[in-house]
Amino acid sequence: MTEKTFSIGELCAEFDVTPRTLRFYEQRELLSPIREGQKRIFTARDRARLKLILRGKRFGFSLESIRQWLELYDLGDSQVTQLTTWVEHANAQMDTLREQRDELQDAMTELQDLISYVERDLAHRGAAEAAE
Amino acid sequence: MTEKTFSIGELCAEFDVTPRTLRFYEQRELLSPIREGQKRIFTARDRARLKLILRGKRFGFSLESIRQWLELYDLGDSQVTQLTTWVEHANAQMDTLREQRDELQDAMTELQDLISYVERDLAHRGAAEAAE
DNA sequence: AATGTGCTTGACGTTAACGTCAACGTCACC
DNA sequence: GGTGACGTTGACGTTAACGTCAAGCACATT
Repeated sequence: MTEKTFSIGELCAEFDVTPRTLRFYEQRELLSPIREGQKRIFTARDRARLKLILRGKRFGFSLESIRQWLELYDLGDSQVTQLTTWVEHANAQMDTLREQRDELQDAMTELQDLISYVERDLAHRGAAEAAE
Repeated sequence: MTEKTFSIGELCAEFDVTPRTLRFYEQRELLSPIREGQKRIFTARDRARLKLILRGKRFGFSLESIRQWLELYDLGDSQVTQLTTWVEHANAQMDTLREQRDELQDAMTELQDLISYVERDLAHRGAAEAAE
């Protein structure tokens, strides 16, 4: 079972990024494609990591914090002690995400209240108009 | 009832930002403090907007998109047509927020699954150890 | 009169995250 | 054997979002 691999162009097309971006991510050690001669060969792991990277970016995280976050996703054959500290880091990351999600929820609630208020106002005006 | 106002230093202390930041936000028209002679006087409205700005930043939004978002929060004495398009914009913003919240939720679910898996593994190892 | 505190306006520096060339290699294809 | 398509490595440019001086004003204190 030889794993599927990707050229730089394929990944770029799929995720709508430029080659420069992927090379930059490699330099920052977020990706680590294999070399076949000069050319980079991206594995399924690289692809999965790229997905996480782009999602993290959408959340507003820096590449550096994303890099640390990525470490959580390949834990290999660790000892119990390693796994225990891993769980701690992972839980810390969960807290970060939870915090941001809750804050987003707050923002949504506020905005929705405002929308509802305006909509009621509009409905009221419509009713007044209809009564003329 | 004269509204409470703030000096630049007060707001900086409260929100842990530098004067440079607030002046920058003013230049980008995210804030619009009054002038008393040379000095900037920030109103309660400025303070409220600053809160929204900083929250928006935590979500990963650019200052420019935050600026547009802020416009939603002061709608003044609008006509029905204005209000109708306002509601459209507001709903679009809600969609953006909802999307991001859902994506965050997905990321949390993934990570939590991973954590649970590792924790079960740890528990299993602990049990095996106890059986020796 | 000097010192300090808090504020002001420029103007230039910095960092992250890429974009944009330029010059080159390597295949496949006609 | 040229001509693309696709890839490579530098090296420099760019944008957003500030940081960091420098020089100065206004007012209070010593």
